[in-house]
Amino acid sequence: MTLVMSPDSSYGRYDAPTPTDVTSPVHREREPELHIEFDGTTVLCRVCGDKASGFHYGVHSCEGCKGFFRRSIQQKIQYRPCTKNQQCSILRINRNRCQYCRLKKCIAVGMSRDAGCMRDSLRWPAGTHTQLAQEGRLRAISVRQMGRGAHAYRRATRSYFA
Amino acid sequence: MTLVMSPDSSYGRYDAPTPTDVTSPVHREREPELHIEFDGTTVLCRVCGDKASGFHYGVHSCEGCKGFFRRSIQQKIQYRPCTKNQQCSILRINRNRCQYCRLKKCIAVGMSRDAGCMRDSLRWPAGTHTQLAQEGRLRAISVRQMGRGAHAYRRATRSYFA
DNA sequence: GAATGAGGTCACTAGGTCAC
DNA sequence: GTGACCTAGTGACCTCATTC
Repeated sequence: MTLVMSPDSSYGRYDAPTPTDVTSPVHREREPELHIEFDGTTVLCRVCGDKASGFHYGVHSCEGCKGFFRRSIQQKIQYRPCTKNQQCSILRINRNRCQYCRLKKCIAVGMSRDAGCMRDSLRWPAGTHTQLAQEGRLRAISVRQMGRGAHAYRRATRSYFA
Repeated sequence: MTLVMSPDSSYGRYDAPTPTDVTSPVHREREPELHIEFDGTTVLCRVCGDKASGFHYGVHSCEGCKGFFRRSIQQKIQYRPCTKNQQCSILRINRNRCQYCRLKKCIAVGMSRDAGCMRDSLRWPAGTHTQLAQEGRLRAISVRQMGRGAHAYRRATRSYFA
């Protein structure tokens, strides 16, 4: 399930990136719309469908894909080309099978070192947590749980999703 | 686009800093002129080109560069030297890549703890908002929108620029 | 009282770490 | 190499002081 959230007041700070390649099958990701995938209870990683841990490098992604992409760009790794048709499906259970296609998918969904510019804040749109919790999609998080200080907050974050 | 506004009555209290390095490409910033950069609709941060949120530490700057400079001078942080040529370009999308060059740029464009002294009032020159709004460069802001109290005003501020 | 900048706050992410 | 967890910032928003 893909939830497409249109721009509204809560996106006032969002500058729509100019689509650079409208022939790309993923050019829609670059429009000022927010695609959030749910499996009913969870915000999903745009790369592999695992539970997203946040908005990383411009995309809702899991810790695994975030770390994978980080290593890829840091070390400028050239993965050996896919031995199949370079169209491996990337799923949580098989995401480590083909690094070439995993990185390709990361890029395809819009991950980039600069795309995640903190204030572009397509990450969790304002009120997402609250709204989702109210809708029962996320475990409810009280302000107390969000807590004073980063540690308490982070501990809560890890258990956002049931 | 750089709008150079010549000194006039509203700059009467401005003391021109003495240029210290006229070979520098930024030495012009230090002349007694007010450079306001527009992208057509928006006053831009002199450091990174993001949307300026006001006149901070003597320079039109965004919230990010303002906060960055504040932390830098508060904690007297010595950033580790740039690993490249110490001439990183500082743009909105990459401003967090090199703290050394970001701080260097902040200083180069004239940010200083004292420069932003409110009574120096180089911030928004008197009438800037009104004038720009009339010229269609800024979204028009009615006095009502500026509002009663800081809250309403700030809410409006966030959407100053289309 | 309105305008507005300095400084504080804290939700949030980039990048580091290390058991696996 | 991977990814769960950690640390060090980052910046949008807030409060308060100052100026007009």
